[in-house]
Amino acid sequence: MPRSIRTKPRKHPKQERSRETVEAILTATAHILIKEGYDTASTNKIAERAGVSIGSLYQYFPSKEAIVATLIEHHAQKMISVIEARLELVSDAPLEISLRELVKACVQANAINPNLHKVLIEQVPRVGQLEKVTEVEKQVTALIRRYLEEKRDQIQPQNLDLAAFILAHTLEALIHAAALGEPAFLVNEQFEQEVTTLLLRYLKCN
Amino acid sequence: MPRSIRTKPRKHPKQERSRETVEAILTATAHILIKEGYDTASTNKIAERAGVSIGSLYQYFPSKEAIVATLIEHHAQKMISVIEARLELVSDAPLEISLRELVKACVQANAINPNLHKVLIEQVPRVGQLEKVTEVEKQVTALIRRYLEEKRDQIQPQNLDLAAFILAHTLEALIHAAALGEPAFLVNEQFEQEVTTLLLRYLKCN
Amino acid sequence: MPRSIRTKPRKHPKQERSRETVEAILTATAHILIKEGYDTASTNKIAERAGVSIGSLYQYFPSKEAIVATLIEHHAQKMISVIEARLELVSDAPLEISLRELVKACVQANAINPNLHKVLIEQVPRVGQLEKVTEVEKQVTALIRRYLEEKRDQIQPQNLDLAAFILAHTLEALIHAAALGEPAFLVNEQFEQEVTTLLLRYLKCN
Amino acid sequence: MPRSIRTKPRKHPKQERSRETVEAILTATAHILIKEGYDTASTNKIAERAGVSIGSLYQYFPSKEAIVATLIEHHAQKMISVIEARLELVSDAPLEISLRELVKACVQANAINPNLHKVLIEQVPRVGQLEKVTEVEKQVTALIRRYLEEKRDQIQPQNLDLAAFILAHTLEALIHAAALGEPAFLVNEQFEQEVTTLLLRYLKCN
DNA sequence: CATGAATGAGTCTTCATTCAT
DNA sequence: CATGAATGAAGACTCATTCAT
Repeated sequence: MPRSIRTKPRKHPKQERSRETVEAILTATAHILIKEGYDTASTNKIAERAGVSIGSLYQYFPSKEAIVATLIEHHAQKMISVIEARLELVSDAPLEISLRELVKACVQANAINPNLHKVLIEQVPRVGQLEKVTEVEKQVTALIRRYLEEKRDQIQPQNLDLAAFILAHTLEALIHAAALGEPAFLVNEQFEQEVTTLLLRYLKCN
Repeated sequence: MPRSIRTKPRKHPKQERSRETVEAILTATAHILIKEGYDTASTNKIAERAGVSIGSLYQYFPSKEAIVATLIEHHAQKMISVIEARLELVSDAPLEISLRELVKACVQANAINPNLHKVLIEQVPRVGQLEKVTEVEKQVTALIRRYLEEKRDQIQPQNLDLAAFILAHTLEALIHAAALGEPAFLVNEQFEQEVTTLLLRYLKCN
Repeated sequence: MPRSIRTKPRKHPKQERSRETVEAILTATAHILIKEGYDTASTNKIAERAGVSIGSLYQYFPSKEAIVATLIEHHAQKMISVIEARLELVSDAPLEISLRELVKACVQANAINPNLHKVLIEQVPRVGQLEKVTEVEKQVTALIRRYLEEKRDQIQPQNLDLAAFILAHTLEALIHAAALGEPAFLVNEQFEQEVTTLLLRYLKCN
Repeated sequence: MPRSIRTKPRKHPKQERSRETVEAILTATAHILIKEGYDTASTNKIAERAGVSIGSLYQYFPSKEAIVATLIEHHAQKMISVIEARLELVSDAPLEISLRELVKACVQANAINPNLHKVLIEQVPRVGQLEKVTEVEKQVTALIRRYLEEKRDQIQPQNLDLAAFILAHTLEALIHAAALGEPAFLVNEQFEQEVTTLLLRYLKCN
């Protein structure tokens, strides 16, 4: 029974003070999410930690989900920026190089705030507007698709949609699984190497 | 603040009647999970749909989490059986063949009850005993690792742990992402083909 | 809203087996009452510990309160017996001697099962038929009144009802308060001495 | 298995409105306790009678026990004040006079809200923080001990701890038992007289 | 008589949200 | 705009008791 809940921030703070309030709420939310998990993160707790009255909180966000949604967006944007920037930097480099850089960028993106990322992925219920989490992947997929287009003549797969899909999700899955289950992998040269190899062979094997 | 909650079934039904009760509870839970999601699946709702009193529910399960945990175990067992059986069948076949079969088996395992699988993966918070969701992947990884051992001399990667990790999670991620975002892929020969190619090249390229 | 609840044992067990069952239930109840307190002592727990099915328990006792009431009666009877027997023994002795013995007997009565006694006094809600607890005091008062009658010409107070009331409750209160708050008093000669003095002076002071 | 339950009031009301709420809750609790007893006094019933939402109740008290504990404290404070004030008044009077006044003060203290007192003493299980009930007696004992110190040279018992213990508990027990079983005693000059005599003789005989 | 499965009213408690001040 | 008191639906869970087998 997917309740339809307003999840867009209620208003764009125009004054300095407001922006601080919103910031405080988001920071507090992230903190509590990480420390206590999604379920026990109540709006009252968030308001308290943010040093804001519960009334004010609802002045800026129409619901708990709206706060979390905003948080997700912010976090996602940071991750995407990292990947996008790196991809731009190496767009002219040969496939081997740029692909390796892409892998590295993804690992780094995951490292921005792994704890928050984990909670966002594992605990936030992906119903209603909160399926925003999945949106990151869509954006990453788009980024990669654009990258593949540029390299079109150096790679074998012709169905770029499919190839981008495979690259994006493979990257995401392996890095995320490593972050959760085998954190050692992430500081391990071999892991990045192996993932690069996996993707490189897929793209260009004779 | 991970609450520790009893999740082991409370009582072993001794009479036929009670076995039916337990079954009804699990079926009802699956149904509600699929229809309404994890969060709104309350024990009262489950009991009602199961045609069982809330008291009976708590006679057999000490908590909501315990029910879901049992459900996860059952579902996981089914999925693993499918993969395991298939892997046994094709263990003697050459890499190309058996790998393709593995991919197919995984797709089929995902098709056992895709809706339930989706909820279990996406909505059930992976805290406490509910992180059992992750355990499937561990078991699948182990299965694949054993398979790779047998093929050791036909494949290139030497670190079998890492290779199994990569295979398992790549498979899981791509199939799952496809099931969610691009269901067309799953009835699409090309998708299975492409995934097989991805993994095959990784394993044996020169 | 004092519910009226049946508290008399449902039937007098005539066969040996039945008597054992009843005994087991009472023993289990006492044990659980002591270990876990009144509130968490459920009939199911009692039945389980007694090695008896919950159905059988209700064959012999119509309610939880009935079990506790029986337990209280048994316990009270034991306490009264101790006091009664001692009083009989020393009925011919002079006031000084017999009074001291009375005090000692009361202390000993309290020592029969202090833990059970404590729970019975402190936790069992004295509503409904359960005000049985108070009945002990009434019986003790009667006992003491009879004793005072025999000593009528050696004592000063003329209102024997009042005097018996005072003796009985003073004894009960001091011993009980000591048992709870100052257990050291109970193994302390001085305490018994002082209580005896208190009552003796009251009874015979010039 | 003494559960540890928060019993300190949750939040200090800052506005006038909330002070009224807290007051209403306490009044309602006292009323229900008296009318229906401890066991059936549920938080929902209390909130309803207080004309307050259950949510508000939990805003100020973390549990049923906390409400009752607060009630006990308030009631105890009132009783103690009465006794303390009287004792101060008569501290210079001779033993005979002041002791009689002490007895009277105790009777009066018991008359503040005898029904509430009865419930508090008889039905509230003395576990957890609820053993505050006993604390009154400790405070009264301390009061009496201080009184005895002042009279030290007029009395015979040397162990003032023991003597205070005996006085306090004898008083409490007799008054309480009278209130319960023989209410006539309390309006009866003879009763107060007899109790005074009992204690006076104990303190100063020869 | 014994068994134990089933019952469900009732308990405590939380938390997103509103609204008077 | 800020505050925080108030709300109450809803959830998890217990336990005395009944009754079919």
